[in-house]
Amino acid sequence: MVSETYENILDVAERLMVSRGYNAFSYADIAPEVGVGKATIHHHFPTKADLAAAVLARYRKNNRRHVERLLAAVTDPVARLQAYIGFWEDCIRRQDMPFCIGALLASEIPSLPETVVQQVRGHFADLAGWLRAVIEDGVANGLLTAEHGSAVAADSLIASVHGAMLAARVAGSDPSVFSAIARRAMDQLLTTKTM
Amino acid sequence: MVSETYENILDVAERLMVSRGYNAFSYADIAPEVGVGKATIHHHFPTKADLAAAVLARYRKNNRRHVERLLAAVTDPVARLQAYIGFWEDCIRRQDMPFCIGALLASEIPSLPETVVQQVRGHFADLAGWLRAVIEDGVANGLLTAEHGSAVAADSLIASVHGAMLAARVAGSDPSVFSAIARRAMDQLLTTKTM
DNA sequence: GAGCTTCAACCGACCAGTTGGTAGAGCTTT
DNA sequence: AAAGCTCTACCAACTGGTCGGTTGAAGCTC
Repeated sequence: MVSETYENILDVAERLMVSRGYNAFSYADIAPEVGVGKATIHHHFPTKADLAAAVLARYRKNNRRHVERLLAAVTDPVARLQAYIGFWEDCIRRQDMPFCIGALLASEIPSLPETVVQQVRGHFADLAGWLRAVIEDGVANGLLTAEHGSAVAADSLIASVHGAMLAARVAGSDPSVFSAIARRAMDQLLTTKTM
Repeated sequence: MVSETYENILDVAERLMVSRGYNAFSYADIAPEVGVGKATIHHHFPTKADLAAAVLARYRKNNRRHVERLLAAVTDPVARLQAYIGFWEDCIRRQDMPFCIGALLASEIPSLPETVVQQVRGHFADLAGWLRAVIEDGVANGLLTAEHGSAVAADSLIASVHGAMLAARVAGSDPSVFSAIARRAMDQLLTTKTM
């Protein structure tokens, strides 16, 4: 059982990290929003690296839960990929979490503590792993094509989605910019084009 | 005519920004590397926003020069796209400039000064503009396909390249990771597949 | 159940170091 | 002498982090 304050700190830290990355948020930003002193945050997360790593660990855990649920509820590989794209379309449209923390922190890697880098790498591995499996399944059933192998196809889809997030942010968090790029990337994988 | 110190400051600032972004470098980092006092930097670039904007402005100017030269030297649209990908492959392989400053700063947009954001947006517009023209040319000559229009095709290629940079950084600045993704993205545009 | 201990949670005050930025004086170059 | 450039010294604000101490609830003993 975790304390409520502990969870609130993670919530606020996550929100700040999505919009500012690792280097542009501070304990002083979090404390008043949670309604505690700075020292309280240090009590739960001794160092900033601990806090960021904990945010990422929880983020990855939630992702795994989402993926498990999705795989249970949806069996069609094409629909599974659509759900992945759709998830981010919703996030950007609703303006909460308009960016993947993993992708954001990836760009800051050279200035990140090692523990945080490990979580970022882990997140990319998680993502590539389950997408690769979905694509492989689709290829086996003749629904998807992956000319250069399912691993490259998965990496490419991820790259397109991350690049689309970047483009959307440049365009002022415009969901249509994200959709145009991401949907086209998914379309490349289909044997029967839908657009 | 600009002073040598002025140019040196821009060089060091650019290098630091490529690896750390906007928020994780300081005047104190630059000064000793250039061999001047902090105040000297402030003399040339009154605020940090001025410095970052100047770095981006010079970066864009250099890019425009590169593009002009490329368009003059290479006429085949396919070869032009290959040169774009090849440019970044070289950058990542040689380990100088292993990331596009524009893309890096784009992820930090919510915490960036307005003048810097404008330069970032300008860079994306530059990039999308000339790639769109190249793709349009290729489509007209039957060398390239752009199902959803040349603008979306250009945005998609940019997104793939930026996402590939991210993936390469996660993999420890691995040039082969970048190449696999970026080359596949370019391949999608060809009418005659080469891989 | 009164009295005692233990312990996680929390706090204000404080720390040294860094941040972006300034003031003013001393050089050169024109 | 004016203009441009660079310097040392300084500033207030903020950084991540520590300190000693308070609170309150749970666990224990008699």
